[in-house]
Amino acid sequence: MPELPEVETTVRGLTPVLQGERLKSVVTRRGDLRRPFPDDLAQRMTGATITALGRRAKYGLIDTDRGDTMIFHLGMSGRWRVDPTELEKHDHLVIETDSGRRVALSDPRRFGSVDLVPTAELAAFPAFKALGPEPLGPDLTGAYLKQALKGRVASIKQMLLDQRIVAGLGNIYVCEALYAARISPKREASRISLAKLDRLVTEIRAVLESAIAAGGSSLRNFVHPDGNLGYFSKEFLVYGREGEPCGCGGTVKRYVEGGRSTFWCPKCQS
DNA sequence: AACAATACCTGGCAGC
DNA sequence: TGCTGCCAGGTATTGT
Repeated sequence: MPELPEVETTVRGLTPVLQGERLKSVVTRRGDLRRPFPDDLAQRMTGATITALGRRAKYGLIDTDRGDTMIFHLGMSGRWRVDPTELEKHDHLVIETDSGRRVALSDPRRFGSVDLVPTAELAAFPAFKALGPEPLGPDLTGAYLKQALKGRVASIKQMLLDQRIVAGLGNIYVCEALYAARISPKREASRISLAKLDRLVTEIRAVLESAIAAGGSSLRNFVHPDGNLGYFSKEFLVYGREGEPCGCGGTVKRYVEGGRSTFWCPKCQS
């Protein structure tokens, strides 16, 4: 899934389909993903007009003229299908507009979520309360990271996956950003110099922006909402490349921590 | 409090 | 072809 760039491209893909449109129908085809759909989701969304779409961390936001925001998360395998010819088994939520467009939220593994909250209360949404800064916004700086990682003995890899430190990074882009910054994923977070953290911030932004520009990456499950496959995955330099040569002459290695694979080059990342 | 490991659910793929 | 085991981008919770 969907890490930040994939959610961003999803939102950008949905915007021309939904923004300014009145919803003719909103149908849930099973009762829950990670948690139940809101009981009144269909009732509050049907007949509403979409005023804006946005993103916070890995969450997509859909605002209505009734003062609600629908918050969706794509989990591991979620994607929106735009104007599907036929609905499939895992199209759990289907939205139709007055102008005849149809979008379906598909999520085979069902780790995603859909919530509906008053827009004015977005900041109080539980998953948003402790989120760290947006990596593409002005608040993520080397100095911020230096402070946030102070006293933390866990690895920089673990810290960057923590949404309270930085919001929106996932396993792939953490691996890629650490590689680009030549920082070992195993490095104790508090022991990285300010200069290295500055460099890390630069590389995080570059990796994310490059992925967004490429239309989002595609591993097994992500499909751009217009139906085209993303293609940034071809450009991963370490992720999924165990055993392949690194440009420095070293070899890409993989290790598992907390059930997650980390890819890195021990020779040039220290 | 911080950290590590596990649970959640399903499908795809490699290997036999 | 069919079976088995392993792997997967996520968050939340539990245990140490």
